[in-house]
Amino acid sequence: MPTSLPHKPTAADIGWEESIRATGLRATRAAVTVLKTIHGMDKPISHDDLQEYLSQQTPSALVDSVTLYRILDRLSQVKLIEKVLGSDRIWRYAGAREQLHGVYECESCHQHFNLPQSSPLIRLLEQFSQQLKRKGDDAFAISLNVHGRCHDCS
Amino acid sequence: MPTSLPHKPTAADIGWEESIRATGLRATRAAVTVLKTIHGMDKPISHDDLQEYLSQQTPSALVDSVTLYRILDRLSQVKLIEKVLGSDRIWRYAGAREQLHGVYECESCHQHFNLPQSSPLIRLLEQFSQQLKRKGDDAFAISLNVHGRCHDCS
DNA sequence: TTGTTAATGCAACTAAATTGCGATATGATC
DNA sequence: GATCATATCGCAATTTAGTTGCATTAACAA
Repeated sequence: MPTSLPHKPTAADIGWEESIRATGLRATRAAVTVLKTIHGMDKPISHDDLQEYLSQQTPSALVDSVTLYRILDRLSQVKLIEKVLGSDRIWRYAGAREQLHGVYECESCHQHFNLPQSSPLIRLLEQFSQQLKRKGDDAFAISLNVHGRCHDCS
Repeated sequence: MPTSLPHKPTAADIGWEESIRATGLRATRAAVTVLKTIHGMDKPISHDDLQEYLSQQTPSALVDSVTLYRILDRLSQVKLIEKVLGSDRIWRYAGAREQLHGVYECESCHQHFNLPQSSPLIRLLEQFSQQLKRKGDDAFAISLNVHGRCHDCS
Protein backbone atom coordinates (compact mmCIF):
# COMPACT_ATOMS: atom_id res chain seq x y z
CA MET A 1 0.00 0.00 0.00
CA PRO A 2 1.58 3.27 -1.11
CA THR A 3 2.08 5.85 1.57
CA SER A 4 0.71 8.54 -0.66
CA LEU A 5 -1.40 8.40 -3.76
CA PRO A 6 -0.11 10.74 -6.39
CA HIS A 7 -3.45 12.45 -6.62
CA LYS A 8 -3.75 13.16 -2.98
CA PRO A 9 -1.79 16.18 -1.78
CA THR A 10 0.95 15.38 0.66
CA ALA A 11 1.67 17.54 3.66
CA ALA A 12 4.47 19.18 1.72
CA ASP A 13 2.00 20.30 -0.92
CA ILE A 14 -0.23 22.18 1.45
CA GLY A 15 2.02 25.21 1.41
CA TRP A 16 1.75 25.44 -2.34
CA GLU A 17 -1.97 24.91 -2.27
CA GLU A 18 -2.38 27.68 0.22
CA SER A 19 -0.36 30.14 -1.79
CA ILE A 20 -2.41 29.36 -4.86
CA ARG A 21 -5.73 29.76 -3.06
CA ALA A 22 -4.51 32.99 -1.51
CA THR A 23 -4.51 34.47 -5.00
CA GLY A 24 -8.08 33.43 -5.68
CA LEU A 25 -7.13 30.65 -8.05
CA ARG A 26 -8.22 27.08 -7.50
CA ALA A 27 -5.60 24.72 -6.19
CA THR A 28 -6.05 21.98 -8.74
CA ARG A 29 -3.73 19.01 -8.79
CA ALA A 30 -2.11 20.20 -11.99
CA ALA A 31 -1.62 23.76 -10.78
CA VAL A 32 0.00 22.60 -7.54
CA THR A 33 2.30 20.21 -9.34
CA VAL A 34 3.33 22.88 -11.81
CA LEU A 35 3.95 25.52 -9.18
CA LYS A 36 5.95 23.15 -7.02
CA THR A 37 7.95 21.82 -9.95
CA ILE A 38 8.84 25.22 -11.30
CA HIS A 39 9.97 26.40 -7.90
CA GLY A 40 12.14 23.32 -7.64
CA MET A 41 13.97 24.17 -10.85
CA ASP A 42 17.29 25.94 -10.80
CA LYS A 43 16.58 27.77 -14.03
CA PRO A 44 13.65 28.90 -16.15
CA ILE A 45 11.95 26.08 -18.03
CA SER A 46 9.86 26.16 -21.21
CA HIS A 47 6.32 24.90 -21.57
CA ASP A 48 7.56 22.06 -23.71
CA ASP A 49 10.36 20.96 -21.42
CA LEU A 50 8.07 21.22 -18.45
CA GLN A 51 5.48 18.99 -20.03
CA GLU A 52 8.18 16.50 -20.95
CA TYR A 53 9.55 16.63 -17.44
CA LEU A 54 6.16 16.22 -15.82
CA SER A 55 5.23 13.28 -17.98
CA GLN A 56 8.34 11.47 -16.83
CA GLN A 57 8.22 12.60 -13.23
CA THR A 58 4.53 12.23 -12.58
CA PRO A 59 3.06 10.13 -15.38
CA SER A 60 -0.10 9.78 -13.34
CA ALA A 61 -0.67 13.51 -13.38
CA LEU A 62 -0.56 14.02 -17.13
CA VAL A 63 -1.63 17.49 -18.13
CA ASP A 64 -2.99 18.55 -21.46
CA SER A 65 -0.74 20.91 -23.37
CA VAL A 66 -3.31 23.69 -23.51
CA THR A 67 -4.12 23.28 -19.86
CA LEU A 68 -0.46 23.64 -19.06
CA TYR A 69 -0.33 26.85 -21.08
CA ARG A 70 -3.27 28.17 -19.13
CA ILE A 71 -1.86 27.17 -15.77
CA LEU A 72 1.40 28.89 -16.59
CA ASP A 73 -0.54 31.94 -17.69
CA ARG A 74 -2.55 32.11 -14.51
CA LEU A 75 0.35 31.46 -12.19
CA SER A 76 2.41 34.19 -13.77
CA GLN A 77 -0.57 36.53 -13.85
CA VAL A 78 -0.84 36.27 -10.07
CA LYS A 79 2.96 36.47 -9.84
CA LEU A 80 3.56 33.07 -8.28
CA ILE A 81 5.91 32.46 -11.18
CA GLU A 82 7.75 34.68 -13.61
CA LYS A 83 8.12 34.35 -17.32
CA VAL A 84 11.09 35.23 -19.46
CA LEU A 85 11.12 35.42 -23.22
CA GLY A 86 14.13 33.77 -24.83
CA SER A 87 15.68 34.95 -28.07
CA ASP A 88 14.21 31.81 -29.59
CA ARG A 89 10.82 33.43 -28.94
CA ILE A 90 9.95 30.80 -26.38
CA TRP A 91 8.62 31.63 -22.95
CA ARG A 92 10.35 30.12 -19.97
CA TYR A 93 9.03 30.08 -16.45
CA ALA A 94 10.71 30.32 -13.08
CA GLY A 95 9.65 30.64 -9.51
CA ALA A 96 8.91 34.25 -8.65
CA ARG A 97 11.41 35.95 -6.39
CA GLU A 98 11.30 39.06 -4.34
CA GLN A 99 14.59 40.34 -5.49
CA LEU A 100 15.32 41.57 -8.95
CA HIS A 101 17.48 39.19 -10.93
CA GLY A 102 19.12 38.94 -14.28
CA VAL A 103 19.09 36.14 -16.80
CA TYR A 104 21.96 34.68 -18.72
CA GLU A 105 20.93 33.12 -21.99
CA CYS A 106 23.06 30.81 -24.09
CA GLU A 107 22.98 31.92 -27.72
CA SER A 108 23.52 28.40 -28.88
CA CYS A 109 21.19 26.14 -26.91
CA HIS A 110 18.98 28.92 -25.52
CA GLN A 111 19.14 27.56 -22.03
CA HIS A 112 18.58 30.20 -19.41
CA PHE A 113 20.52 30.65 -16.20
CA ASN A 114 20.04 32.98 -13.34
CA LEU A 115 22.75 35.58 -12.98
CA PRO A 116 24.43 35.24 -9.59
CA GLN A 117 22.65 37.44 -7.13
CA SER A 118 26.02 38.69 -6.00
CA SER A 119 26.58 40.30 -9.36
CA PRO A 120 27.22 43.99 -8.77
CA LEU A 121 24.94 44.78 -11.65
CA ILE A 122 21.99 43.33 -9.83
CA ARG A 123 22.54 45.77 -7.01
CA LEU A 124 22.79 48.61 -9.48
CA LEU A 125 19.56 47.53 -11.09
CA GLU A 126 17.88 47.37 -7.73
CA GLN A 127 18.94 50.96 -7.15
CA PHE A 128 17.60 52.03 -10.50
CA SER A 129 14.32 50.29 -9.84
CA GLN A 130 13.95 52.16 -6.57
CA GLN A 131 14.72 55.42 -8.34
CA LEU A 132 11.96 54.84 -10.85
CA LYS A 133 9.49 54.01 -8.11
CA ARG A 134 10.40 57.14 -6.22
CA LYS A 135 9.94 59.19 -9.34
CA GLY A 136 6.41 57.80 -9.54
CA ASP A 137 7.28 56.53 -12.97
CA ASP A 138 4.89 53.93 -14.25
CA ALA A 139 7.64 51.59 -15.25
CA PHE A 140 6.95 48.40 -13.35
CA ALA A 141 9.37 45.79 -14.51
CA ILE A 142 13.02 45.75 -15.32
CA SER A 143 14.73 42.85 -16.91
CA LEU A 144 18.33 42.28 -17.69
CA ASN A 145 19.53 39.80 -20.24
CA VAL A 146 23.10 38.77 -20.78
CA HIS A 147 23.81 36.71 -23.85
CA GLY A 148 26.73 34.40 -24.26
CA ARG A 149 27.57 30.76 -24.50
CA CYS A 150 26.98 28.31 -21.73
CA HIS A 151 29.47 25.76 -20.45
CA ASP A 152 28.04 22.94 -22.49
CA CYS A 153 28.14 24.89 -25.74
CA SER A 154 31.56 26.50 -25.60
CA MET B 1 10.11 64.91 -65.18
CA PRO B 2 11.04 63.63 -61.72
CA THR B 3 14.36 64.73 -60.35
CA SER B 4 15.17 61.25 -59.19
CA LEU B 5 13.81 57.90 -60.18
CA PRO B 6 13.01 55.80 -57.16
CA HIS B 7 15.08 52.93 -58.49
CA LYS B 8 18.20 54.91 -59.03
CA PRO B 9 20.22 55.60 -55.91
CA THR B 10 20.54 59.24 -55.05
CA ALA B 11 23.76 60.75 -53.79
CA ALA B 12 22.43 60.48 -50.25
CA ASP B 13 22.10 56.73 -50.66
CA ILE B 14 25.71 56.14 -51.55
CA GLY B 15 26.77 56.17 -47.93
CA TRP B 16 24.34 53.40 -47.10
CA GLU B 17 25.36 51.41 -50.15
CA GLU B 18 28.97 51.65 -49.15
CA SER B 19 28.37 50.49 -45.62
CA ILE B 20 26.44 47.51 -46.92
CA ARG B 21 29.10 46.54 -49.41
CA ALA B 22 31.76 46.92 -46.75
CA THR B 23 30.17 43.97 -44.98
CA GLY B 24 30.31 41.77 -48.05
CA LEU B 25 26.59 41.98 -48.71
CA ARG B 26 25.17 43.21 -51.97
CA ALA B 27 23.74 46.70 -51.96
CA THR B 28 20.40 45.89 -53.51
CA ARG B 29 17.73 48.54 -53.82
CA ALA B 30 15.64 46.89 -51.16
CA ALA B 31 18.49 46.46 -48.71
CA VAL B 32 19.54 50.08 -49.06
CA THR B 33 15.99 51.32 -48.59
CA VAL B 34 15.52 49.15 -45.54
CA LEU B 35 18.79 50.16 -43.94
CA LYS B 36 18.17 53.83 -44.57
CA THR B 37 14.60 53.67 -43.36
CA ILE B 38 15.43 51.85 -40.16
CA HIS B 39 18.19 54.29 -39.35
CA GLY B 40 15.73 57.12 -39.91
CA MET B 41 13.36 55.74 -37.31
CA ASP B 42 13.33 57.04 -33.77
CA LYS B 43 12.43 53.66 -32.33
CA PRO B 44 12.62 49.97 -33.21
CA ILE B 45 10.12 48.88 -35.85
CA SER B 46 8.62 45.47 -36.56
CA HIS B 47 8.80 43.60 -39.83
CA ASP B 48 5.10 44.14 -40.33
CA ASP B 49 5.09 47.85 -39.59
CA LEU B 50 8.16 48.32 -41.74
CA GLN B 51 6.53 46.64 -44.71
CA GLU B 52 3.44 48.75 -44.21
CA TYR B 53 5.54 51.88 -43.93
CA LEU B 54 7.61 51.06 -47.00
CA SER B 55 4.58 50.30 -49.12
CA GLN B 56 3.21 53.75 -48.36
CA GLN B 57 6.50 55.59 -48.53
CA THR B 58 7.99 53.91 -51.55
CA PRO B 59 5.20 52.04 -53.34
CA SER B 60 7.48 51.61 -56.31
CA ALA B 61 9.97 49.63 -54.27
CA LEU B 62 7.60 46.98 -53.00
CA VAL B 63 9.39 44.19 -51.22
CA ASP B 64 8.14 40.69 -50.72
CA SER B 65 7.48 39.78 -47.11
CA VAL B 66 9.97 36.92 -47.07
CA THR B 67 12.59 39.05 -48.76
CA LEU B 68 12.13 41.66 -46.09
CA TYR B 69 12.63 39.03 -43.41
CA ARG B 70 15.83 37.97 -45.08
CA ILE B 71 17.11 41.50 -45.50
CA LEU B 72 16.48 42.21 -41.84
CA ASP B 73 18.25 38.99 -40.96
CA ARG B 74 21.29 39.81 -43.03
CA LEU B 75 21.54 43.40 -41.90
CA SER B 76 21.40 42.42 -38.26
CA GLN B 77 23.81 39.56 -38.84
CA VAL B 78 26.42 42.03 -40.05
CA LYS B 79 25.40 44.40 -37.26
CA LEU B 80 24.21 47.27 -39.43
CA ILE B 81 20.97 47.03 -37.51
CA GLU B 82 19.99 45.57 -34.15
CA LYS B 83 17.02 43.48 -33.26
CA VAL B 84 15.02 43.48 -30.06
CA LEU B 85 12.44 40.93 -29.06
CA GLY B 86 9.24 42.40 -27.65
CA SER B 87 7.13 40.69 -25.03
CA ASP B 88 4.62 40.14 -27.82
CA ARG B 89 7.21 37.77 -29.30
CA ILE B 90 7.76 40.08 -32.23
CA TRP B 91 11.17 41.19 -33.42
CA ARG B 92 11.77 44.88 -33.86
CA TYR B 93 14.69 46.44 -35.64
CA ALA B 94 16.68 49.61 -35.04
CA GLY B 95 19.79 51.21 -36.40
CA ALA B 96 22.86 49.76 -34.74
CA ARG B 97 24.68 52.03 -32.34
CA GLU B 98 28.11 51.95 -30.87
CA GLN B 99 26.99 52.60 -27.38
CA LEU B 100 25.02 50.21 -25.28
CA HIS B 101 21.42 51.26 -24.83
CA GLY B 102 18.31 50.15 -23.07
CA VAL B 103 14.81 49.70 -24.36
CA TYR B 104 11.56 50.81 -22.84
CA GLU B 105 8.62 48.70 -23.87
CA CYS B 106 4.98 49.61 -23.39
CA GLU B 107 3.10 46.67 -21.90
CA SER B 108 -0.07 47.78 -23.56
CA CYS B 109 0.74 48.65 -27.15
CA HIS B 110 4.16 47.00 -27.24
CA GLN B 111 5.78 50.00 -28.78
CA HIS B 112 9.46 50.26 -28.05
CA PHE B 113 11.37 53.36 -27.09
CA ASN B 114 15.03 53.94 -26.55
CA LEU B 115 15.98 54.70 -22.98
CA PRO B 116 17.63 58.10 -22.74
CA GLN B 117 21.34 57.68 -23.14
CA SER B 118 21.79 59.90 -20.15
CA SER B 119 20.19 57.34 -17.91
CA PRO B 120 22.62 56.50 -15.15
CA LEU B 121 21.81 52.85 -15.64
CA ILE B 122 23.24 52.92 -19.11
CA ARG B 123 26.56 54.02 -17.73
CA LEU B 124 26.41 51.29 -15.12
CA LEU B 125 25.70 48.75 -17.80
CA GLU B 126 28.61 50.03 -19.85
CA GLN B 127 30.81 49.46 -16.82
CA PHE B 128 29.51 45.97 -16.33
CA SER B 129 30.06 45.18 -19.98
CA GLN B 130 33.67 46.27 -19.69
CA GLN B 131 34.11 44.15 -16.60
CA LEU B 132 32.89 41.07 -18.42
CA LYS B 133 35.22 41.75 -21.31
CA ARG B 134 38.16 42.17 -19.00
CA LYS B 135 37.31 38.92 -17.28
CA GLY B 136 37.51 37.26 -20.68
CA ASP B 137 33.98 36.09 -20.18
CA ASP B 138 32.28 34.89 -23.30
CA ALA B 139 29.21 36.94 -22.70
CA PHE B 140 28.86 39.13 -25.73
CA ALA B 141 25.63 41.01 -25.49
CA ILE B 142 23.79 42.74 -22.72
CA SER B 143 20.30 44.02 -23.05
CA LEU B 144 18.19 45.94 -20.67
CA ASN B 145 14.43 46.09 -20.87
CA VAL B 146 12.21 48.34 -18.87
CA HIS B 147 8.51 47.64 -19.02
CA GLY B 148 5.83 50.15 -18.34
CA ARG B 149 3.15 52.10 -20.08
CA CYS B 150 3.83 54.64 -22.75
CA HIS B 151 2.35 58.13 -22.91
CA ASP B 152 -0.37 57.15 -25.33
CA CYS B 153 -1.54 54.21 -23.24
CA SER B 154 -1.58 55.69 -19.76
C1' DT C 1 29.56 42.08 -71.99
C1' DT C 2 29.70 37.78 -69.56
C1' DG C 3 29.57 34.51 -65.77
C1' DT C 4 29.10 33.42 -61.01
C1' DT C 5 26.24 33.47 -57.33
C1' DA C 6 23.86 36.38 -53.91
C1' DA C 7 19.36 38.02 -53.53
C1' DT C 8 14.45 37.82 -54.80
C1' DG C 9 9.58 36.19 -54.88
C1' DC C 10 6.17 32.86 -54.66
C1' DA C 11 4.08 28.78 -52.38
C1' DA C 12 4.17 25.66 -48.92
C1' DC C 13 5.45 24.81 -44.31
C1' DT C 14 6.57 25.11 -39.01
C1' DA C 15 5.48 25.49 -34.38
C1' DA C 16 4.51 28.25 -30.19
C1' DA C 17 0.70 29.92 -28.56
C1' DT C 18 -4.48 30.97 -28.58
C1' DT C 19 -9.56 30.26 -28.96
C1' DG C 20 -14.10 27.82 -28.58
C1' DC C 21 -16.78 24.88 -26.24
C1' DG C 22 -18.74 20.88 -24.01
C1' DA C 23 -17.25 18.03 -19.98
C1' DT C 24 -15.30 17.90 -15.31
C1' DA C 25 -13.89 18.96 -10.72
C1' DT C 26 -13.17 22.66 -7.09
C1' DG C 27 -14.68 24.78 -3.16
C1' DA C 28 -18.40 27.69 -1.12
C1' DT C 29 -23.03 27.01 0.88
C1' DC C 30 -26.54 24.53 2.91
C1' DG D 1 -22.15 14.83 3.30
C1' DA D 2 -24.99 16.63 -0.67
C1' DT D 3 -25.79 20.61 -3.91
C1' DC D 4 -24.61 24.21 -6.92
C1' DA D 5 -22.15 27.95 -9.47
C1' DT D 6 -18.29 28.33 -12.03
C1' DA D 7 -13.27 27.86 -12.54
C1' DT D 8 -10.62 24.64 -14.79
C1' DC D 9 -9.85 20.94 -18.01
C1' DG D 10 -9.17 18.61 -22.51
C1' DC D 11 -9.81 18.05 -27.20
C1' DA D 12 -9.97 20.04 -31.89
C1' DA D 13 -9.38 23.74 -34.66
C1' DT D 14 -7.12 28.11 -35.47
C1' DT D 15 -3.71 31.89 -35.57
C1' DT D 16 0.44 33.99 -37.05
C1' DA D 17 5.46 35.36 -36.86
C1' DG D 18 8.76 33.40 -38.92
C1' DT D 19 11.17 29.71 -42.04
C1' DT D 20 12.31 26.63 -46.02
C1' DG D 21 12.68 25.13 -50.95
C1' DC D 22 13.35 26.31 -55.36
C1' DA D 23 13.15 28.44 -59.77
C1' DT D 24 14.05 33.30 -61.41
C1' DT D 25 16.45 37.71 -61.32
C1' DA D 26 19.93 40.97 -60.75
C1' DA D 27 24.68 42.41 -58.36
C1' DC D 28 29.10 42.97 -59.32
C1' DA D 29 33.73 41.10 -60.42
C1' DA D 30 36.42 40.00 -64.35
